[in-house]
Amino acid sequence: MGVKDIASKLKNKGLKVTPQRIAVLEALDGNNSHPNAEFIIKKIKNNNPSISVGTIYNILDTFVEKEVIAKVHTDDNVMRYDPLMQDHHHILMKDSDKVVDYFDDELTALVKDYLRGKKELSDIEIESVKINIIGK
Amino acid sequence: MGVKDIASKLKNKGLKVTPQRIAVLEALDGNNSHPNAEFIIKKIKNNNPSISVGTIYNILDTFVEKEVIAKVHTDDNVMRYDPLMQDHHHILMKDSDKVVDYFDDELTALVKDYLRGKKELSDIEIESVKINIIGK
DNA sequence: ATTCGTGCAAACCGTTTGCAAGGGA
DNA sequence: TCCCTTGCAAACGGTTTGCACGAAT
Repeated sequence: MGVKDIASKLKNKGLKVTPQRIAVLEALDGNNSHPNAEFIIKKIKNNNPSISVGTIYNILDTFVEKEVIAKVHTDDNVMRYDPLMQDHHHILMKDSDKVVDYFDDELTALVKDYLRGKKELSDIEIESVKINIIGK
Repeated sequence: MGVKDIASKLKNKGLKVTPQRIAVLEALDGNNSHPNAEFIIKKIKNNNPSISVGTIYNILDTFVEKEVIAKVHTDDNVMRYDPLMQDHHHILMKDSDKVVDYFDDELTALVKDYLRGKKELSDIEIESVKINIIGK
């Protein structure tokens, strides 16, 4: 994803294009492994040592709010971020802290269809379904 | 769950039975809403003001390690604990921080069976499947 | 005697916040 | 001018850690 694409992505969300925001998105880009803030900060500081930690947190928060990225929940109590906004699931291996994306629209549809047929859930409008596959 | 049941549960896991551990399990018991440490601490301090915060964290950690309870991941960066060890799923409402348990063995089996048929996943031994249903 | 569990308090560290300054519309 | 964004540093707060004491085996 080039800088141009990033810029238009930001504009589409009503966000101003700044070097810091571009740097954050670039750091997230091409990471299919859900980096935490620390990783992002380090990666950015390589090319852009003057960017400040608070700013990065702020940017990440606004991105989450504007749904440019998503938070991911793992065992450790640190924020992790997922640049992929398409519906997808996660595979977690029990003895490592890696989180691998798993795309399977058929599975998503299968589960959603099943849930739609459940009367206990009839008062809930299901927005999405996230499946964690725990392997060993 | 009585004190006696709690005691034998601890013994089965090779854990010594202490008043503090009983207090923690009692505080967790009957909570199907995934309390965080703060809630647990407050609840315990009512009857047992002398118990210490560090101890409660220690106990929760050992319980997780011995699989007496499980951690739950939510948006806020605080530990939450789930006293229910049976396979189950979670319903999360987008505009509240509540997590509701959802039991559905049929759904679990449906997904597991589906995944077993996937060749991409053939090198993974699936231990369990956790589904988060996000509603609005 | 050794191991395990607890209480206490300090330390830790990831994250948040306040504020002043810069920059674009 | 006004509003948004950044940098910096201090503060925050949930969690962890170190240590000494006590209990149990």
